[in-house]
Amino acid sequence: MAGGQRRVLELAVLGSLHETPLHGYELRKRLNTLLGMFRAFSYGSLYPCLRSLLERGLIAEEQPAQPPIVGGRSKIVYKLTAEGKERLQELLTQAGPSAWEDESFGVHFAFFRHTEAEVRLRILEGRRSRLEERLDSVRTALARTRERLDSYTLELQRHGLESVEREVRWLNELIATERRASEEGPATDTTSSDE
Amino acid sequence: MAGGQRRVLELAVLGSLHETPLHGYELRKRLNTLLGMFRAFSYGSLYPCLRSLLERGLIAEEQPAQPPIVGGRSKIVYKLTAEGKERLQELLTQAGPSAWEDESFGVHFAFFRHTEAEVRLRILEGRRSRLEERLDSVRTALARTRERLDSYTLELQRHGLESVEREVRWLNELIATERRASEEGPATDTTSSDE
DNA sequence: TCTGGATGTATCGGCTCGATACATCGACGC
DNA sequence: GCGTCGATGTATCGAGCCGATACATCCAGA
Repeated sequence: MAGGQRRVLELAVLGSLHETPLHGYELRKRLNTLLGMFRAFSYGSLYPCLRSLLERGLIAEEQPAQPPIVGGRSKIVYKLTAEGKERLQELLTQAGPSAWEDESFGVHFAFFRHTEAEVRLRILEGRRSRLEERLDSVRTALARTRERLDSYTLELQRHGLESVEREVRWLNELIATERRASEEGPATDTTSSDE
Repeated sequence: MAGGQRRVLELAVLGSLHETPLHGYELRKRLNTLLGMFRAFSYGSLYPCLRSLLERGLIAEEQPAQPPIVGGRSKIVYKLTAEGKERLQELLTQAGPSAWEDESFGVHFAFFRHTEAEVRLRILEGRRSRLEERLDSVRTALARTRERLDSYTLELQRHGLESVEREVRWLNELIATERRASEEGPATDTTSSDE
């Protein structure tokens, strides 16, 4: 996956910590609940990511109000720093292939609440054309080899096409809703209205 | 992904070469067409896999009937050996978690034509319970945190649930069809009836 | 003639992931 | 009291995947 995947995890971590400080175990649980149907993060990538973020000063260890009486070495709670918030905003602003590929789209979507309306729209449209591209290439390939496919392969293709078509329709509805919302009430600020 | 992924690629390669001998580039194209909607294999895993299969004697380089007049070093066409066919049958017989996880189910399904009816059924049912498991855990988590989710997160969860539910219904139909077929005409031999 | 794209083989580094190790804590049975 | 089981918690390692890249050939079309 090279460097591309790393950004996704970074966004997921920073976005989660933006809501509330968390420790590793809980962070993973929340992320895997949030994205349960789409992907799963593992400790093998989470902890290195946390270390990297710590070294770059984007997150910090939160000291508990009362240090335990005994030397109870335990939970390491991370919180977002000011630099981390800046970085999060930066990541949320970027609408590029890295936002609408399979692995990353779900994460970006999950944090749409903190994303500007214009960026949301560009990501949704990018995702849609990515899927339509794929539909085209599969349909073309299917037309060229239609006759020599057995029924199982055919059924697999049919199901795959239908799933993607369904996601395109879903995106169409979302895009329409976004457009309507931005025309009716463009004043809604999505990043500063949470408690 | 560790060792699990490797078996999938191995199955995909052996299964493809079972139909007709192929060279690397064409092999990749076919696989990515066959599984276009689900996954994409890269050269970085394909060529090492081919080398490994070659070393283990499961595939062999096919010598062209006429060696080119000039020393035209080019296409390396691979074909299945007898050991390769045995190994393919072995892989096709195994119905375990490695057959119904996300990454591998599509590949196994694509070669159902060469799979015994009983194994097909077990894989389909395994896949279904895997998905139902996931539905349960997501629904539970959703019920526990329902109130504090923003509309985008909620919509993402809803769409994810619906997609998985849809796949479960698809599996239900396939299972019903399989059952009906095996009751009506259990004599169908799936491995030796192709031209 | 030249240029761009498809075809074709192959590798590398950065990174991911499942497995695993190790430790603490509370609940439960006995 | 005491064992033990599962959940919580931090952390690492090796196997191996993948995007990018390099390099070469061939051919169609400007």
